[in-house]
Amino acid sequence: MTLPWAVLDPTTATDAAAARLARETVGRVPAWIAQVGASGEGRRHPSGAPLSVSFVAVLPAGTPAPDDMHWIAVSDLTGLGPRQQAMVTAGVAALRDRMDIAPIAFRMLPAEFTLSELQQVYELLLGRRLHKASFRRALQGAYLVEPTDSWRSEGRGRPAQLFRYAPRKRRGVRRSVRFELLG
Amino acid sequence: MTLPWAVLDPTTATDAAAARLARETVGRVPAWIAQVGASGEGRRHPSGAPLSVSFVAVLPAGTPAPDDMHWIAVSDLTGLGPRQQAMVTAGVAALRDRMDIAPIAFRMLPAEFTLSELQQVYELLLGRRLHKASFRRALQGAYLVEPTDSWRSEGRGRPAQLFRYAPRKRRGVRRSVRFELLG
DNA sequence: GACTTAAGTAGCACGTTGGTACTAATTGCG
DNA sequence: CGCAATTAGTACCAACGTGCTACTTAAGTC
Repeated sequence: MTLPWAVLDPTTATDAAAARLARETVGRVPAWIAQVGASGEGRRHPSGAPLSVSFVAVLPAGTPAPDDMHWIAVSDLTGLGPRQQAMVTAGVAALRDRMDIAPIAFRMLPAEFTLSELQQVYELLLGRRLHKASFRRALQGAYLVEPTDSWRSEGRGRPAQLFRYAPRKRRGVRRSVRFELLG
Repeated sequence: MTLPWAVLDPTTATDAAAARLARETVGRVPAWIAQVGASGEGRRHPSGAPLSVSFVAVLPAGTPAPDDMHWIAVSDLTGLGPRQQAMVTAGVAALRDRMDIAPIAFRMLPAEFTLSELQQVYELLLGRRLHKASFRRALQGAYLVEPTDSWRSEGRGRPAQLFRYAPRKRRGVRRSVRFELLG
């Protein structure tokens, strides 16, 4: 088992090559894509290339897998070589690192989603449970979503209102000091 | 004018090659180093390589420049090719992105420093002024520095106590939700 | 000695966070 | 129907963090 890969044509940009590979692999343009990094050390890749540049792409949950392919949870991934395994780990870490500055969580959902679904994606990415009211207050304060007039009834329980990602232009974004992740 | 560069030997890891290049360039082991990313698109690099992997390294302020070299502020950098210019921009952005999860600011200072110096580094990296009392309270609460029994008198004004970076082990680090940089 | 400069602290108002608790709307079942 | 179960969404409140003004401390300068 290997990750999808392509040999880089020296005359095309890595980003464009990665976008094309992703589209050809899953049959649609990914909702988000970013470079993870380059890794090289001897020839440990099936293609024999001395250097690999890896990317992560994000698709909405529920995107059907192409024919004779299926989705695999990263926790169930097995049988990869050490270099590809490191790429996957680094890819997940890159998602976590960049979810604060790119709308990754929103791209993991369809265009319209409930706030509970969005919170579940955030909990998955952060790896911890979040408080419902705080999550919604912060989201409201950031002017990132707008309500639609649709509601979805998901089995039992009260139907949930659907929202869409619609960030308002904001000025004067002030990054804060963050010591808590250091050390 | 070019950035320091070396052609990658296919049998050695990129990280090791970058660390060696940095050490040979400035004459000492950098205090911190990390990969920025890979960029490729045609042969725009002096070496003719189709792909470049760039790194950022950090040294304590005041590190003397090697013979017949000198430090250049990024704002004064000029005469670089477009690819190298993009590397510099991406390198600075990588510093900003990772300062929350790696002790970059502390590596930009000597082993012992005053809290005002540390705050100035943070203000430089964040690009905005910080409040003195809040900065110190947050730093105190994170258990990242420990006071030494040295004081430094810097011209006028009251002498400042010197601190060193000495993070305490902490468990249960809870990443918070951050919406404010999205959009 | 008075003035200036910079380090460091104190008090306070305000906003954010996270907890319990509540209301609202729907399904399932006797 | 009537009631429990389940999920969505809100209200209140205590605790905490942030940032402001104002103050104290300790040095240099005239």
